[in-house]
Amino acid sequence: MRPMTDTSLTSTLRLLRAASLLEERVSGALASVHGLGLKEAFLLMHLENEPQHKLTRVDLSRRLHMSASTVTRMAAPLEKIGLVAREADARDARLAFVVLTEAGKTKVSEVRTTLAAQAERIFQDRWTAEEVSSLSDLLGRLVANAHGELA
Amino acid sequence: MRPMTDTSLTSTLRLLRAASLLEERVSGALASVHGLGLKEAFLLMHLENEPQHKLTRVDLSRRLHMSASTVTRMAAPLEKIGLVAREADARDARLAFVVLTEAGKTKVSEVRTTLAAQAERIFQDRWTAEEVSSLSDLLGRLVANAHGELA
DNA sequence: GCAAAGTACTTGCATGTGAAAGCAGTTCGC
DNA sequence: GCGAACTGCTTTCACATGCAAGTACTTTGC
Repeated sequence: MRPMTDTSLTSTLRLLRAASLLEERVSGALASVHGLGLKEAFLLMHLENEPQHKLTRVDLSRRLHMSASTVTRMAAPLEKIGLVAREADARDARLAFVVLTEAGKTKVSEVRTTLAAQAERIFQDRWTAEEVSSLSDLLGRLVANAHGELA
Repeated sequence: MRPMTDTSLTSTLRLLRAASLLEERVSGALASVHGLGLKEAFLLMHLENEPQHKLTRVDLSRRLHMSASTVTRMAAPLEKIGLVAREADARDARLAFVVLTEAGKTKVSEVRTTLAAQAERIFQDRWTAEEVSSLSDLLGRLVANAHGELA
């Protein structure tokens, strides 16, 4: 039997490669259909997951695993096209919430449909439901320690 | 039972997230131990996989899934520190091979050890050999269509 | 209550990247 | 052979991103 180390390395390398492939496919579909990048879509989806559909920039940066400055700069165009709005906090004047607009809610729902369709296309050939489910479970264990995730 | 679409979407999102986590861990170890980025390491490993330990920049860009200009710029510092060298082709003056030096061969072997150790650390807790093997197989099917991969 | 420390956000700077253009050399069609 | 098309590489430009510094505000410690 192969040593566990070899299998671990192979899994890691394949995982990184698989992620590139999926990101390319999903990102392409998202850009052509909605004119959005994958990261912008994630930002909107995280907002949608909140009860009030809003988050501060710092909270967003933690959930999206990127710097606060990147969130500031990503939110600007989204605000420009009306998918999110800026909202101040009455108690703490430092906070500048990013809040999902009605147009944003509509958009995120469409985006989710596109994402789901692309995901299904990836697995539709040569995969049984059990295999996809098994992959999902195994990946779930890899990301188990992380919090505030979308899936 | 959940619809296949939901499971596919969950798998895709988890895969993307898992890749970020792994990349962060592996990349950090690589940088601190060897002063190399993950992409530089991949470049060296692809060279090592070739019979003559050399590739043209265009071939490298295809294997690394990045633009030719990025390969040109990535190779320069590696040449500076002596891990790779530039070699012309006698028959075709357009070709500028990137060839692994002896120092590069030593380095890539050390890098592989670090990568394997990190990969093992990721799975060592709460994973059986069968589970890792199963994950590896499933991921293998996802990347099956791609050619010239490291794993 | 006021200064010091901490927090949220923004901005300037440096770096990494892809697309497109430019250059040098090779192959193809005739 | 010779021009046109093609190929490999580099450079320029635009853009995305993290870090560090700057600004405004709040909380803490005394």
